[in-house]
Amino acid sequence: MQKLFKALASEPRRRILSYLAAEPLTVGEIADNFEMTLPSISRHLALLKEAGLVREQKRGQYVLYSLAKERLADQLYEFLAPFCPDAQRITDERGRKGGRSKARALN
Amino acid sequence: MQKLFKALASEPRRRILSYLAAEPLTVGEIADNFEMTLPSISRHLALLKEAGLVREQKRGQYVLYSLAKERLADQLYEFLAPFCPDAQRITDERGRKGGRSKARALN
DNA sequence: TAGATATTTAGCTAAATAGGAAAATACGGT
DNA sequence: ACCGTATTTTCCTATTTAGCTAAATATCTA
Repeated sequence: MQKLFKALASEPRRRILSYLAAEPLTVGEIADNFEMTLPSISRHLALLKEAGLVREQKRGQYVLYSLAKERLADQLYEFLAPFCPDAQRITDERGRKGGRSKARALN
Repeated sequence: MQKLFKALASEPRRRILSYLAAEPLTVGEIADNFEMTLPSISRHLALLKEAGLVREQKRGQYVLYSLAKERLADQLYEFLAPFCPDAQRITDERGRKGGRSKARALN
């Protein structure tokens, strides 16, 4: 949970996630939305990837980043579960088939 | 969302929340669970309160802190909603009556 | 009111984080 | 192989954060 919340505790990083929610983007395309140097964006992306919130896909000289929606939802759910035992599972695929069922320990 | 995730991006603070999930506790009682000075715990609690995750109740010379479960669940849900439009509402009171229905803006 | 206990606030230091600039790496095209 | 573009890594600096000690505040009890 540490990496997750650390990653989310940053306005620029949350903004990056919201951009990626719409469509996968290259580092440069993401950076165009910010008044911040590209290296900084690159480092934010590395953190988001560490937290499992985005995926990276090499496309020639470009790197395409995409949002890992299920990982975001799953991790938040797993954090919340011990506090709210009756909480509904957070997911955007209702009635999902290949559902991960193993509950990880709170941390 | 900034205060929320900042508050959650700390292992001691998440631990405090888990203690409070069981029962309301005074600052001193919470501190007993940590190898950390009481003033430090006090400041962690102030941050959690700022984020709306705990409530404070003066009880004589003691201060009783309690977990604001709905605020935790609601805020996480509101953050997640734009990413997962079909997400189930997170709550621990199924079929709640006095449900807050106003959706706040993503931030 | 004085003294004891509970909690918060102040002041300080060490460590972590964010961001820029410059250098390094990776890949594609010529 | 060389050049141009995309991205990452390194290095450095400024700011923030965590935690400690000591002092201040608040409340209870005698």
